[in-house]
Order: sequence, then structure tokens, then C-alpha cells
Amino acid sequence: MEKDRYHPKEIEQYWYQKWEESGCFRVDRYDGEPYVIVIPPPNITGYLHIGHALNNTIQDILIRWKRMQGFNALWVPGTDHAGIATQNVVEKELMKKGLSRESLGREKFLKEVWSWREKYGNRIIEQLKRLGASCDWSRLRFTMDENFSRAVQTVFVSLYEKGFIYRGTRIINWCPRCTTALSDEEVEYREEDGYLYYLRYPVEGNGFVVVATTRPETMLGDTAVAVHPEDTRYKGLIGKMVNLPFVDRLIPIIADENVEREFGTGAVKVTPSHDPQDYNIARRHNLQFITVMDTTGKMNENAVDFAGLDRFSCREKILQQLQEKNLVEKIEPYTHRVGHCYRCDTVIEPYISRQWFVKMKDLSIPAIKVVVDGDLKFYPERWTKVYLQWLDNIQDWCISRQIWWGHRIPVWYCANEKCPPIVSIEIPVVCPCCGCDKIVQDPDVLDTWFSSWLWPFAVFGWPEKTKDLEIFYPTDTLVTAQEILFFWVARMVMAGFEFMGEKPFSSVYINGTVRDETGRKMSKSLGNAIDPVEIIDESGADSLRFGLISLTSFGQDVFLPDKFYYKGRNFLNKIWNSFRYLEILAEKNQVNKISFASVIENAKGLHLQEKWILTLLDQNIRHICECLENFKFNEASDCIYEFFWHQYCDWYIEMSKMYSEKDQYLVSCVIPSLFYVMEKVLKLLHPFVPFITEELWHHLQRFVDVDADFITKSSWPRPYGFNFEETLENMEEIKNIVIEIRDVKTGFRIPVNQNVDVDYYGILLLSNDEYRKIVEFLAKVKFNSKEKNSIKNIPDGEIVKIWGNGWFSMKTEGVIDFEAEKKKLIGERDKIMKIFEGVENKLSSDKFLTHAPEDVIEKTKKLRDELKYEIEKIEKNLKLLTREQ
RNA sequence: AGGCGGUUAGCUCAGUCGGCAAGAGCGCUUCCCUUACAAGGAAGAGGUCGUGGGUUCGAUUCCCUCACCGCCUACCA
Repeated sequence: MEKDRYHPKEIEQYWYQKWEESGCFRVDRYDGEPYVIVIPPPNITGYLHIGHALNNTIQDILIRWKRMQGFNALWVPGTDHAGIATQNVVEKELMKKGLSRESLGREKFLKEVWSWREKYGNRIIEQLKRLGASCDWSRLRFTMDENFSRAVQTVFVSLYEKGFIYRGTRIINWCPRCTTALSDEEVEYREEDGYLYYLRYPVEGNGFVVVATTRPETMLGDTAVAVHPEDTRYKGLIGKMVNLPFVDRLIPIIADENVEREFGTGAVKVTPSHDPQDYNIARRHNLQFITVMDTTGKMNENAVDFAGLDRFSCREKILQQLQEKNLVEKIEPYTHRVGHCYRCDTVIEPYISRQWFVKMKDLSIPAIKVVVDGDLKFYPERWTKVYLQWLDNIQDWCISRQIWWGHRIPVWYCANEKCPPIVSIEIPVVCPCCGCDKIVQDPDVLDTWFSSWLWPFAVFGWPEKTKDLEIFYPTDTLVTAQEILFFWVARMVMAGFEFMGEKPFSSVYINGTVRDETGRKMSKSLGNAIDPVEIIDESGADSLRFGLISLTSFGQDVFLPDKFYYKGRNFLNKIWNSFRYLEILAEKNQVNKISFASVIENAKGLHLQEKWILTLLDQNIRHICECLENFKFNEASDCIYEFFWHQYCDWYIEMSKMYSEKDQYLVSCVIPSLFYVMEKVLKLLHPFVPFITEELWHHLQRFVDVDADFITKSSWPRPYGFNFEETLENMEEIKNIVIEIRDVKTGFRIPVNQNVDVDYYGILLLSNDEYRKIVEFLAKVKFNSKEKNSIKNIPDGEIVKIWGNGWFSMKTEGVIDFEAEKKKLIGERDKIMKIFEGVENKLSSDKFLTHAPEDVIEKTKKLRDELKYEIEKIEKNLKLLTREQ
């Protein structure tokens, strides 16, 4: 261990491999209390992005912590087949080779996808390993595994038989690029600048009715014009017919209460096949449904002269021709929300189509109840409301997708159209209704989320009644991102109750979203992403993890600055080097086997600094535990950071340097204490920075008997019960006087390191030999006790400082800049004076004294005294400065 | 249109169940390559805690108003 700088690269690789080889994360027992997390399965097309890094670091912290606490801690990993996304990726690959999905045909295409998956599907899994994720990889699952397919089929059939799944012709969201239906959740709405076009429709007989629309091309499919029944402007028109331009179709003017009188002209064109509201109007009024586009967004034969045009070119052309016919009243700029496909960003087309749906209302009931009853909790709590709101307004779920990659819908249709669909897990040979063998399977596959929602139990083998399922379901904590609360979390809860009769997890921690400096979500497509893998390459996963955790508080979004991981990186280096110090110290003093037992036995005989650091350690252990229990990860990491760096390293380690080599106390108490605290800190840090702590754990074993061969398998620290409260105050005072002396040295250009003589009188702390020696060592001074009155004989060129009821003085280098010092002191005094006056006022107020609680009054009085003392001290120093004593 | 979050040091963020002389990391200033660590050490500078009200002995913290930023829901063509 010769390097003076921590190099994580080889170390991280080495230990991950060792952990896996040694089965550190594998759960192969069913005894003990389980603690289970199922991973939000990343897409097989995915790369690790910063959001994954945060999400999985949190899960890893929880699972490592629980594992060390002795739980039978299982983290189940896996990937999602991501139907549309994966199919798109593979199609793009094929395109490069001049091939297409259609040219290959279904079977060959699926073969291609599987082989793509074999090749790249575990890329993100490997990246998770680099992050340090301690999943049980022997349980790695994939949503297209055989057992998973079985689960999906079972669920489909079961819901169908219960009447929850039905097939219907509805208006759905259609992506003309992916040529598939999407669920409502898969559409992303964005504000876009468009136009509101006011079109004149000739009314049969005479005149026009003007309708406003953002999508003029849909007019070809209009089958009515609707107005509000109470709208006086149009009352006379209701029941009349309009002659629809281009298609030469007579359509009625109807009255419907859902028409907003204030919007546009108050008259709305009705296109039942291409608009959800119009669809509803049409059903109420028995209107005709005319589809004017094909599945790729091109106008079809119903669009007469416009057939074959893309929907957007058609828009232009129609406008042009309408203008030529003088049928455009006006065009207004208009900002509206346009739906886009969440996988390819193409503008969604509302489209009438026959699809499979799940009725969600009944399924949502237990999912609502469990949260209302408080048996399933969200952290932060505010997500409860979002979740419940969505469930309260839940709509039927469109689950069929017109793609090939995914779980094929287990439904067959008989050639005889009168026979009902055959819904079955097993592949049917003949139609059970008519007995003929002319049956074909539904060509569609199911929504990817129709498999994901089974994740918490399907990963354990459901519908088989496995031991895993029995022991590990329900799971404990789900850690996920806000954006899949509806897609996934809510649906998992519903599925959990429906198929397992029990909630799938009891806590849901929603981690914050990582955004860039403009507040946008970080994503690869936006090109604003920080690549976590690059950070791991450069500074190690531990740095990344620590930096992320310490920057993101309880479920709060974060704008990540670049170099955010420097905090972690520097911290690791500090840990590394402090450990090196311990090693060198132990070696120098020829200490091989360090036992802490005798130190504990003799704890009362310890010196101030040992009592102090051990007491602080216990306090911190308690606090960190509390933080973790409440998902306050940043508070926990900051707490260890502060304790380790600014107490242990800055003060305790420094104090250990005051002993000469092989000093009896150093060997028997100081070194054991140094190692004891180090051991506990490594354990406390392990969930956050697993690699470096594992590495050092093995160095530690040269000196200390530890409780496990891997730190990963060691036990979580508990406070021993050191409770030397009184040392805290003494140490604070020692620190304060050391800082004061250093300040004086710095102020008067004495090298902090230079040992100087300091005369003093009346400083109580220094009358204790032990304490005085500590101060002398840390501040690099030699104290000489003086008489009270000798303050009068201090020669020029020496600076005097008041401390407590006494003073100390030291020679300065060269000439003292009295004016500068005076200015500084006056500035300080005035600042404190202001605060003092405020406190005085408070204490002279009867209202304060009668209303405020006792302890606050006491505290305030104490503060006043301290401030008063500070002011007096500064004034005395001012006097001394000009030797006016 | 509703709902939710945010507004604290130059930057990124903590914090406060109301009682601090308001914190951290980075950045900045001065000094130091002191035998664990320059990815370091020592000493500093820097904020009237978004606006305006209210409650209170006391508000950065609680309530209301407004402003700005962001997110999520919603059938206004």
C-alpha cells in the first residue's frame, strides 16, 4: 500500500468479482426475517443513466444495510423486454442491412430480436454491477422468461374469465410510426404552437356555419357539426344539414351539451373516428364513423382526392383548397397540447380501432384502500395524493399492441365468425364451439406493462406455488421514480391484490428526478446527460454513489452540477490515506494484533480524547441508523462525512501524533481506539461506498480480528454505550483555544507550524496538565505560566489575547500592524454588539420572560453572557493593543 | 384550468415539529509540498433565508397574498 492517492479502478473490479464468486449477495436460505426489494427492471435496450445510478444506489444502500443488520436480504434483479422500444431498435438495425420486419416475417424477425437481446440485453446489468449493485444475480429475471409468459397468460385468461378483459372498438391513441395502439399513459403531451383554423361549412339552403379546428385534415371524416342546445346563435340551425366540402356529404347540425359556447365559434365539427370527444358525441347521437387515415398516418380512400397524402401534407393542401374556395374565415395562432408517442415522439393520432382492454375500476378498489388505511406508505408522503387521484379517475387500460415483440395475446379466432374467441393458456387445436380446426391466433401482443405489473410475484415463479413466493412475497420496499407511478407502481398494487390477495410491498420510496441546469430531465435524447459510466471509469463507483447521495435529499429533484462527484472522490482519498496512517502507525509501534477488549474494560481510565471520540462515535451510530430508517440518505452520509473527516481525522488522528514511539498509552489505548473507530466507520460507510470499505476491511484484518471475512457480510455497528458527555465540552474548549492561537499566529505571520513560547495567566483549562499538553501539541506552542500582573510588563512586539479570566501572549514576527489589528477588532466588536443588543432587548421584555419556555430563557441568558464576554474580551484586547492598561 | 414541488452564500444543495451568532461541498482570499492525505493542511471572506401581509414574546421555519422557475394531471375542438 504505497500509493498516496486512492485508485479505485482495479479495486472495484476486484471486489465485485470476489463478492460474486463468494456468493455474498446470493440468498440460499429461507430462515431469518426476510427483507426484499425487487428492482424496477430496466429496459434491455437501456444504458445506465444518472437516474438509474441514483435509484439503484438507494436500493443498494438499503439492501446492504439490512443485510448487515442480519436480515435475510434479497434484492431481485431483472430486465424488461420493452416491446415497442426494443422492436424499434432492432428494426433500425435491420434497416441498415436493407431489411425490414415485414420482409423477414414474424418468426424470423423475432429470432433477430432474441439474438439482439442475447447480445445486448444484459448491457445495463453489467453496468449495474459496476455501480456496485448487490443483487442476487442467480435470480435474474426477464419479463419474457418462460415462467413469466406463463404468468402473463394466466393473468390474461383469469381476467377474461372474470369479465375484466374485453375486446372492443374504441377510440385509442395510435402511433402511426410504430403502427400500434398505446395506452393513455404512453402518450406525452407537450405545448406546441399551432393554429386555430376557422372553416366555413355551407349550410344546406343558405349561408355558412363556421367551425374552429386545429386539425383541418380531419374534416374529411366529419359526420356532424355540434352546437350547444342553449346557444341562441345557432338555435335555428339545429337539425339542418351541412354540405361537407370535398367529400360532398350531407351531415347534420346537432345539439350537444358538451360543446363550449365560449370556445371558437361555439360550433364544432365532429369527427368520431379521429377525436375522443367527438367519439363520445357520436355515440350519443348515433352518428356515422368514417376513418380517413390508414395506420401509418396517410389519408385513405375515404379522403377522396387527398388519398395517399401524409396527414400533415394533407392539412396544407386542404387549407390551400379551402382558401381557394373562400371557405377559410380566419386563422389564429394557437398554443395547444399535442400528444406524442413516448417511445418515438411521433404525433399521436386518436384512432378508432378494435383493441383489448382491461376494466380497471374494480381492480383499483383494494389498491386505494390499502393506501388510505396506511398499510402501504409513500415516501415522501405527498405522492399518496397523486396516486389516489389517479386511481380515483382510472380509465380502462388498452393492452393490445400491434407489434411482434412481446407476449402474444392468448386468444384464437375461429374461421366461423359466430364462434366466440378462444381464450386459453394452452394452444387450442380445434374450436371448442364448432369443432373446426380453422383457428388463428390474435396477431397482437400485450402492452409491456401488462407483464411488468406482475413483477413482484412473477419473479418468484408465480403461478407456481414456489418456496420463494411463500417466503419473499410480499416484498418490503420499492424504490422508484415518479414518472412510473401510474405505469407501474399503481398497477403492481392492483395486480398484487388481484392475484396474490396481498399488497406487493409496504413502502414506496420515490426518489427525486435528476435534471440538468435548465430543469429538464436528463436524458440521452436531449443530449444533456451526464454519463455515470464515464464517472465510474474516471473516479470510481463509490465517488459517484457518494456524490449523488449527498446531493439528493429526501425525494427532492436535483439539478446536478458537473464535478458533483468530487466530494465523494476526495472523501474516499481521505479515508484511504487516514487508513494508511493507521497502518504506518501500527507498524512503527510493532503492534500486530490489536485488541480493543482491554480498552473497553478500562474505559474509565482513558484519556480525554479517547473518551471523546468514542462518545461521539456512539452518537453518530445512533443518528445514522435513524436517518436510514427514514430514508434520509443524504443526512446519513453527511453525518458520517462530518464525523470522520472533521472529528476523527482533523482532531483525533492529530492528537494521536503527540505520543512518542512505543509509548505505553499509545500502544495500549490510542492505537486500539483508532482502529476501533475506523472499523465502525468502515461498516457505517459500507452501504454508501461498498468498494473502498471492502478493500480496507481486508487491510484491517492484518491488525484486528473482525466478525466476517467480507465487510459485506459483517454486522451493522451498534453503539457500545460510551457516554462520557462531559468530555464533549472540554474538547470543544481545547479546540477553541487551539483555533484562537492558530488565528493569532496566522494574523501575525507566525508559521502555524513554528513552535513558539506563549506566556499565560489564569486560563483554567491549561492548569490541567493533560489538557495543556494537548493544546501545546496541536497549536505548536510552549506555555509558560506567569503572574497576573506581568501583563503590564509585556514588551512591544508581543501580542496579548484575553482568554477566559486570563490572558496569553506571544512574540510576533517583525512589526505588528496595530492599525490593521485595531480595525479588525473594532469590526468584530461592532458586529457582536449588534447581536448583543438584540438579545438584551429580548431579555428585558416582560412578554418574552413570561411566555418563553424556561430552557429558551436560560439559553438566551447564556448567549447574552457569552456575547458580553466576547465584547469585553475584544475591548480589553483593543486596550492592550495601544498599551493603555 | 387544477394539483404538487422549488425560491437560503458566486454555483449545487442541506436545515428549521417556531427560539443559532443560519450550515455543507465546490468556488474565492491569505499562508503552508509539516514524516496519512496538495483529491491535502491552517486561517478567512461571503447570506437582512423570493415579495407583501398576518399569527406569535419570538418567523428563514406556521398561515394568507403575489412573483418567478419546474413538474404532473385535465375531452375545451
